[in-house]
Amino acid sequence: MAQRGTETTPENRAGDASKARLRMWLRMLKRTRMVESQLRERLRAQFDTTLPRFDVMAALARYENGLKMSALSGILRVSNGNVTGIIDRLVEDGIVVRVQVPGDRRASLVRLTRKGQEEFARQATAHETWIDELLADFDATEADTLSERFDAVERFDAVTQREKTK
Amino acid sequence: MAQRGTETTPENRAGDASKARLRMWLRMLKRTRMVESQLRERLRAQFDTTLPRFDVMAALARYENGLKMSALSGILRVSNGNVTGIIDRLVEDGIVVRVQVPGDRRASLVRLTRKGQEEFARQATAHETWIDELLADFDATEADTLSERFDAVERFDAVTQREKTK
DNA sequence: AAATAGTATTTCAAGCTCAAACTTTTTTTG
DNA sequence: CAAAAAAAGTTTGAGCTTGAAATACTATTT
Repeated sequence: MAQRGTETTPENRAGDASKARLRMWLRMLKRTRMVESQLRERLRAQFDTTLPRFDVMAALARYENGLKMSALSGILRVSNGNVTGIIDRLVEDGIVVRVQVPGDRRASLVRLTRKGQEEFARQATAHETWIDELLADFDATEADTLSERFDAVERFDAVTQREKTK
Repeated sequence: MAQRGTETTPENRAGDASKARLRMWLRMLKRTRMVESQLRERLRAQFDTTLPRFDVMAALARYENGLKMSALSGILRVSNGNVTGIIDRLVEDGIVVRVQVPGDRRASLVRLTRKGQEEFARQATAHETWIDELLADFDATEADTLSERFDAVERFDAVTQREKTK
């Protein structure tokens, strides 16, 4: 069922599936923005920081040895130049440092400072609590089910990658 | 079940549900960004426009009589000042017009021009096709199910509103 | 009617975001 | 090895985004 190539009969094409998907997308977008805006607001009010900064710190927290700029932008799926600016500001605040890579004078590793680690630990705890609260209407089973369904879309990630490397 | 106030026993608090929700959120965010970035890319390549512009036009297309700036930012859930800039640029391009409201010299109604309507019609058709393609792995039933589950989170929309009007 | 409160919108400063152009350094290749 | 290609980052210009302050009205209160 749901075979991609054979789904182009007129009834299906402009039919229920298309509308249902559009409806699903619009709701998914709405909810995501809602949660994001809550997170943004709370990060600002309680930690005087932003969601992009948090995202960067979260990525760095998972890699003790640091990440190259390009790896960072790859993980976060944002543009190269974007990360440059965020890291610049995090460096100013003493949250991260740029470390020279021995064999390569172009690259640098970005790493959380001690201060950055401590700061992130506090933020991450709050973050998890907020999500727990914001998604309170989903019990563990529902949440797991939805997680899996989201993963079912993995495909067009691959599509994007394929086109990019062409 | 899932009563907010009584869910704070230690096992639940740091337990499976919390992790499951966090996992769900991270995946939801990832997929949403993926689709958004695809839409962004295609809107730019094929229509030389942006997602925010499309969102504004989509909102206006649903209200033939036009919308006040404040109504528009309310519907889109973005800040007031944000909409001002986007509308400014859409006006420059002849996509929308600002019409004076008779009884109130502060307010203005924003409305799609003929050109704006035509432009949007083309974009909306493509948009629906793209979503249909990007979410092809979900059949109509799955999509409907997910739509409904998303709606189950409606609650903290109300929370936000309540806090804002306080 | 004057003062006050409330509404509608814009302006502002700071930061986020992208794609494209550019610099520097490394790798590949003729 | 020298030239060309590729890779890592930064810079740039335009646009998006927010919250807060300012502006210009309208409505209410005294």
